Amino acid sequence: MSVHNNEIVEIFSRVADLMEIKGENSFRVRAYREAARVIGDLSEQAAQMVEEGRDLTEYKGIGKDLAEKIREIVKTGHLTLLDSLEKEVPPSLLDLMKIPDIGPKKVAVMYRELGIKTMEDLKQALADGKISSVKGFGEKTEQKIFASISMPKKGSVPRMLWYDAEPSALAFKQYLGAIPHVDKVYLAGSFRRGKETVGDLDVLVVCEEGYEEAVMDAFVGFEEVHHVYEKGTTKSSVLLRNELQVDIRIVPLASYGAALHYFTGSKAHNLAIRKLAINKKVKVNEYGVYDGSKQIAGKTEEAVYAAVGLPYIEPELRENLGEIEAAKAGMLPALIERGDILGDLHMHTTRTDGRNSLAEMAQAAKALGYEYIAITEHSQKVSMAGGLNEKDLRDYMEVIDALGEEIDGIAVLKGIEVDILPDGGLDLPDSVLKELDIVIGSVHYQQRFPVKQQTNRIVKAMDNPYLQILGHPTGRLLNKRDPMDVDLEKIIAAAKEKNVALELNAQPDRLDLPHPYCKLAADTGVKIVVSTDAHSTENLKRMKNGITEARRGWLTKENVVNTRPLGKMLAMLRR
DNA sequence: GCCGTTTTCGGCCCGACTGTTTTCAGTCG
Repeated sequence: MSVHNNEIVEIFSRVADLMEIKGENSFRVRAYREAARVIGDLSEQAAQMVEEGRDLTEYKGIGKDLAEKIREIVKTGHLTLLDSLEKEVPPSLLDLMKIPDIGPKKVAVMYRELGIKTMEDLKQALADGKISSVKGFGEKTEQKIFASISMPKKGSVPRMLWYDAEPSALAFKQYLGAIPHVDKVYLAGSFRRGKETVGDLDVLVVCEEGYEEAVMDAFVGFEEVHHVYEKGTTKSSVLLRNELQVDIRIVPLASYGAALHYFTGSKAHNLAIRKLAINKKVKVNEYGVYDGSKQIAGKTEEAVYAAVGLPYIEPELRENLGEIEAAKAGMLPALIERGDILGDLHMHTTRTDGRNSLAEMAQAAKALGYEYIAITEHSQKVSMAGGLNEKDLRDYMEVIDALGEEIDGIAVLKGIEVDILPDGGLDLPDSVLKELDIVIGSVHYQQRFPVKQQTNRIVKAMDNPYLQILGHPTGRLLNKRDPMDVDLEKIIAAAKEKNVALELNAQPDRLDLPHPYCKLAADTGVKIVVSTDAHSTENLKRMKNGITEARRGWLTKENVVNTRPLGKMLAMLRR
């Protein structure tokens, strides 16, 4: 049984937390956290690297010692260091760190002074009025702990889909923009980076000097605000009724570029930029870039980057996953844009589980300015959705052709989303598949096979000469279902060899292919199709979300098949 | 514990807010 990257991440994070409570050197703690982040962002399995005898220290943040610890985890399934830490520090203390404003130091003191190990112990101590007697704890802290024991900690509420956060974000932006003396409002953070899910909303405000306090008052007075975590003159933090956490910062106009950069993150990107700045003997903070006490940049993001010797880096790339090195080398990709897309190759109609008719879908796509669409219903195996058998499909192909005759200005292609069967066969015979313009193959059932079996199943499906696109390759549903256990490196290699394209499914809870693999696929020379899998005319607009993920995956117009005009697109998909 | 066109030792991003202090530590992002 092979160890997954996320298990290594979990172990390193636990080690870091326990060390912190123990009072270990904070830089050592940071090294474990950094290593956890690096492993979490890998687009390959560390276990496989270990098996192949490859050197893990090639990744920045993994040194000799941590590489050896990863090897131990892969070989034995656990880490001796963690085992001994858990003997010294009760793991139940980690639960206490989830309380707002309670960190490792306070947990350690409560444990040492009062023997508090669990949430129950803490409640008892509160009931006995013991907390405020401890050095460093006062009345307010006691009350705060009492009040917040039931309140979700900042950042502990489940991350919301970007798509679900967008309406609140825009509403909030509008509300803030209407406050008197507010000049500019920006949505920064992971929302601006287009991350699939957002943990909180970071809002940046520029207002007329002297009105900061009034603006903050208005901010926390927003009717959707459920709880105020903290409130100052330049920085405040609240929880909305819909469980979205919002942080706001007010900055002077002269600093807004630096603040926007700082507040957009990611944290890892910012750290790397600040290190670059140190090498150049300048300092970067949210107010600007400083040479001594002199501000040399800050008004725009471009100027901030220029001050550390870099060209502008798009927000979607700011994850410290190679973008800084690429920027230094002048190798940043020209990211794909929504306007580059000429057609949508994956959608359903009322013939199976869609909500709009064929004609409605075609008209809606035409209104979006597309040159072509493909109608790709489910195949028979997906009976829940009313999937089509061979005869149904042939009948529907005639209907599609008839509509094509009728409607001007958009090509309506005949397609199918054919089910990939457990043995790697396809759910419809070649005799009908070969008559279609677009054949997407997708896995819908038996998603819990072991990794080898699942990978072989998909690779075998790609042997079918009529399969052109592998649909939603991992099967993940964000916040609902984990991705299948598949070896995506192998699948990408097979896609290259067999000339099959991979879908980047734009459904907001799929965004599948995930961005690290978009990058790997593009680097390997595998073609990508960005498509919506729309089940209604409204869904067609979700192309935007797919394009954001594509940008996070470094994709350019050239990497994506459906940026080509009809004839070229079809030629590219031909095998 | 990691890392290095100034370094293999001595650094390690930077600042706001809060509470308990009486000049600062802890927490957070």
